[in-house]
Amino acid sequence: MAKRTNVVNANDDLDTRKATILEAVVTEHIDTAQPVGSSSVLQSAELDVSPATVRSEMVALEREGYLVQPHTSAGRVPTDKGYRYFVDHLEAGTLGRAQQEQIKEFFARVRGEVEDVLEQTSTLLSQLTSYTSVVVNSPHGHPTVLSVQLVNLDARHHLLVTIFSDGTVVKNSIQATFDATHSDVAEASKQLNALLIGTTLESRVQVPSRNDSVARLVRESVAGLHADQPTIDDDQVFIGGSSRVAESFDGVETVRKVLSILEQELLVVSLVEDILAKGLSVAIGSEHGFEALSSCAVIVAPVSIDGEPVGAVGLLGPTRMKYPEAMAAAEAVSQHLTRHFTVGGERG
Amino acid sequence: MAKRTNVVNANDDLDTRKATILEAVVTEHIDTAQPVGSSSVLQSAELDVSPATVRSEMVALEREGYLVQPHTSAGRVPTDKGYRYFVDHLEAGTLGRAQQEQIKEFFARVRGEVEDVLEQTSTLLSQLTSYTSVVVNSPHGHPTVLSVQLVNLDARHHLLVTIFSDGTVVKNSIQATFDATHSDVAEASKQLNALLIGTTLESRVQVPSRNDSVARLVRESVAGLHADQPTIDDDQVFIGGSSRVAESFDGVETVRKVLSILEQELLVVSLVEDILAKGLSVAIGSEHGFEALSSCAVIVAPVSIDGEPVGAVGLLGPTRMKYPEAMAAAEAVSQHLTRHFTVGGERG
DNA sequence: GCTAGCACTCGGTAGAATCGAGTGCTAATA
DNA sequence: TATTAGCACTCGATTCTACCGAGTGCTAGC
Repeated sequence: MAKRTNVVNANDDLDTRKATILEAVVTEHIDTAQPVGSSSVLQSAELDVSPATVRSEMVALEREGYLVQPHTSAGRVPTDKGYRYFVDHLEAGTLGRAQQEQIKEFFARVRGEVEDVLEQTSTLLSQLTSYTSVVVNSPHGHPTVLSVQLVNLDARHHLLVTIFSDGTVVKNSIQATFDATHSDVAEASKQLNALLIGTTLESRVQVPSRNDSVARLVRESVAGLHADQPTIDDDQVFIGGSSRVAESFDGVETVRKVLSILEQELLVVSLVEDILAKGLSVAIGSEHGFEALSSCAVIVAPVSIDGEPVGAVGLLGPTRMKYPEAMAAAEAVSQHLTRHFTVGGERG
Repeated sequence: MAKRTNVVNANDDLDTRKATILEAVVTEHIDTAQPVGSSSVLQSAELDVSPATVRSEMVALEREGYLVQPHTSAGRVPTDKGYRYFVDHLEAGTLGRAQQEQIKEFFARVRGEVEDVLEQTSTLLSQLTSYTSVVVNSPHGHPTVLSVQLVNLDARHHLLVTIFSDGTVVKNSIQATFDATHSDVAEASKQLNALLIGTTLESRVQVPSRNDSVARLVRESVAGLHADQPTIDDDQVFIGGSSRVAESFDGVETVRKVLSILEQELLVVSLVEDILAKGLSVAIGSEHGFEALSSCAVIVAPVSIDGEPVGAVGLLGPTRMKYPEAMAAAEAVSQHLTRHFTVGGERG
């Protein structure tokens, strides 16, 4: 993990004492949710100076934008910039033994399809951190068709099931405007296999132009499948512990806003991918562009298979979230996930 | 829709005036969330009596358990029993033109797989009512296998895709402990088809006991599929508008509790099915057994295909929810859904 | 450059005063 | 007997005041 990459302007370096004070303020405020005064800084930080000195340093830190005073004669609270400095200069977070154990056990035990694993992972991550978790499964590459199967449910309702090289399975209802016999469907299925295997959804496919039932079935099937393109291109989102939102923020209105964003999966995906793309793993307050999430921080860690990014795990909490633990948890889970999918798990 | 079935004890009949007053209190309180006093009752109800008379009636209603006073010298608030009476004696709810239009348009436009339709329906219902909606898709009957397909993703990873007569598609990762050739897999696939088509998940299947790759593949596939039984038996739940929870309740703790229940889909399913089974479509406060949801009311309407119940649509709101509108919306949507699936939609 | 000392600020809390919506009771009335 | 007008009373909500104390900024001295 080591030090986080520093993406803010370069001249944000603070001398040791200022840094110590800032760190103390952030730590304390994360803990208590209260403004932090000069004396409590001295209690938690190892500094051999008087409160007055701390105060004057805090004035400087405020001038430089790392802290704010909610009102005169109150302690200081970190700004987004303050948190940012804190996060950028964070030592490797430590994960509790119990949590490490929990992760290990989880991945040793978890089985089943990718979707199920991700969904459960999302719950795990949320339990580990007490924050809301987001797991994104991005489509990657252009999977080719491994197999197609057209079956009929009844005379006019057919189901096209397509299996892709990445393990995705897509089903399409095909509703014909004419009755088709069993053997028509079987024949169409055979032709579809010949036609589609090895192609991608982007490929142009030469469909038969005849007008018999089989050809019509084939045409409708191909059309149905290709119409699905947006669906299969969509990222899947798994959200765990949405009730944690209510714990993390106090204003009911804030809770509503955050939940509302989470509901719109599209937004969540773009949020997560934005953060990943920007190369930083933590976005604090206004750093991600989402107005409604300005009191949130988001931690994202990539998941890859064979070096290729295929998704991400994220955590959403208040700006005063427990960064070290949360970052460590996200990182650990993302690594376990990566390994899980790369080697295919022990058996899983 | 007409009058709701009355499931409470039979002697809960109130004389006309008491009923009028109770109705006025409920209506007013749903509107304002405030305790309702005798004079505001007179404003909204058509009664030619004095406030004093209303008060004495309210004392009686309180004695009989329909109303409570939050504290002396405050207005009255309905109890669960009060809401129950109100709901049981409700005239057919009216759905706004705009909403009817919205539903109609939705079902005219909606396409795709059952799951997608239900998910979108859930969102629709939530938008229509401003409450959180729950749509449950129950497995019904014992679908038989229509087709099986075993494909290999790489030498040791295979994917078993099974299509059932009800249109369900189940995929299982099969991870072999040995390398299998393409033709092994193809042969296994063929045998699996012969073996499984027409069976249900409950059927006992005679698997080959030989020890060649093909037989082992077949055995592992069947085992994998049958291990899935709980999964395919599970109801699917689609929740829409969970952010509405934050609007419906004021205490953050209540919001958290409700969200937490919603997260546990199992609970939601049992809740919905409980209510359906009890034969009533509305459960108010303590009527459903869920402690944590004691300040909620739940409205459930069944969805059936060919007369057989296959799921339900539900709404979750505060006990002081707008019953007439919400019930009308749930009923309308459930009917549209039923029709949508019965005739298969115009094309859809 | 640091610190002790001190005046000052201002949010939070507690208590008192007040307001007013709404009650319950009683005595008068139809 | 049912209804009502009248009235004293209750009690949450609101406002105001006083006050405490955490925490500040400033200044003078080390």
